[in-house]
Amino acid sequence: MSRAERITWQAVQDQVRQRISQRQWKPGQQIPHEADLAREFGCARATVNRALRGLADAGLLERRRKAGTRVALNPVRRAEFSIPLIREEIEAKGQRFGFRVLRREMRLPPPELQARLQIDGAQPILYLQTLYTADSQPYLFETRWINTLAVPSAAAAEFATLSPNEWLVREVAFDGGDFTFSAIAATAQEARMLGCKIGEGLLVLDRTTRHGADMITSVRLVFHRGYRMHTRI
Amino acid sequence: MSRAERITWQAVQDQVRQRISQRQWKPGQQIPHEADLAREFGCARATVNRALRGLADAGLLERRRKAGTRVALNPVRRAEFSIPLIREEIEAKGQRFGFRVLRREMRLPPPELQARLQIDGAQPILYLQTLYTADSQPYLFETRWINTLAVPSAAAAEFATLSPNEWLVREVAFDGGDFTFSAIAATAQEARMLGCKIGEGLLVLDRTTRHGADMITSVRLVFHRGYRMHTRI
DNA sequence: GAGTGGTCTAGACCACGTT
DNA sequence: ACGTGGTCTAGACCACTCT
Repeated sequence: MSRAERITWQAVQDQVRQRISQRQWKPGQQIPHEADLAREFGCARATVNRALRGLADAGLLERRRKAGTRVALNPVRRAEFSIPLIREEIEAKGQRFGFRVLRREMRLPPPELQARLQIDGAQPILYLQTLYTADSQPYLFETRWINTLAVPSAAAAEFATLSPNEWLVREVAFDGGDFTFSAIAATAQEARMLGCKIGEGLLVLDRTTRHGADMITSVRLVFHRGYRMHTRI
Repeated sequence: MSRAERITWQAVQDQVRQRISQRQWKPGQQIPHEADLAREFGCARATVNRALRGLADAGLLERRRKAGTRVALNPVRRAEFSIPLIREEIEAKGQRFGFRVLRREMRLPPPELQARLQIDGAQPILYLQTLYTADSQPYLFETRWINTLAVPSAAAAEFATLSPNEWLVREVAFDGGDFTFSAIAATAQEARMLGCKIGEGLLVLDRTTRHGADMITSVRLVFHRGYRMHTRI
């Protein structure tokens, strides 16, 4: 007698993926329920559940209690970008990482930012301009506000060996935030900083992070000309 | 006697999140192992496992067998963007969706694309230029190649009621691809199409999808001026 | 070698949403 | 009401990796 193979949730997931890909189960169509699949594959229902949950998370299936599980009509719902530390991104390419804090002062944030920071009166907070370099070439121009009312220690930070980015990651806890990608044409300042012509198209990432109700920092990253942010599904 | 509360994996996850957020467990520090946490929370180890696995997937924890579980040093590793159908994105804003196929021909793809499509000889494939509109305003300019060697039916498709995008999603299976975000300065053509000035910064999304070994389509989306792609963590 | 996470099982009950 | 996914349990064994 041969010993029965142990079915893994990955094996189930691969099978289901394949049936969807080969259109054996078509978009919008309902697939058998967990108990049936468990019987078919000869495993526990929990194993099937694990497999299908993963596919639903990826947007390939849509599941609803009682209604059952259907193949999603639009299979591509999400793309996940890894957001590495700038230092790691540069060093991963085998280049030498560097940065220079070009400007550092206490400054009154613009009204729109005051609202987002939930600052009552007109209080100045820390403002920084930093240029990041890869092999001494301009890589990224960063404009950052740090809410020194929520993070008083930032006011005394040197940012000599640690960049503002890494300092914050290391010193300050946060639990939420949002990202926005957009594009701009380089202004005279940005062109000078990043060593490109005025009017070049540049990728911009605006990021705000918070900790509980406190806004911690708001930062705009302007990438060098030709920068591409890539991901795979 | 009071009945014991049933501990959910979400409750465990919230607790762990809180301890990390409050720096009770600091970045880089090892946290108790699953068996201990299960005892502490009064639940099964599988429940703790489910909770911690989720946090590890999100990049908040790093887990290795034998080495145990540590709080990640860089808690933000990924940002997930939802990629809706253009039609849905526009209609979700309460605007009227429209599109116009401006150009449609069999054309020899450029060498770089021939390589990616894995086409042997110099064979022409379907080339499309499409403008998408929201309330009749230019929204997105699409340049698309469809590998008619892998998808012969595309050669006969009308793209009258269904946009190329939706036609492909509905008719053709795919199981992989890659995305690249970048920025350009509007050329004369793009400025004309999108109703902006030459040299405006525009966000660009290049996407290639495949099915098994076959490349299906390669598309470049140039978004209207001021378009922002947003996500939250 | 041994400790820790990874997974499977069989059974049970619950929650939600369709009917 | 009732069917389906969602989750918990207790126990077991496996797989990886550190020492």
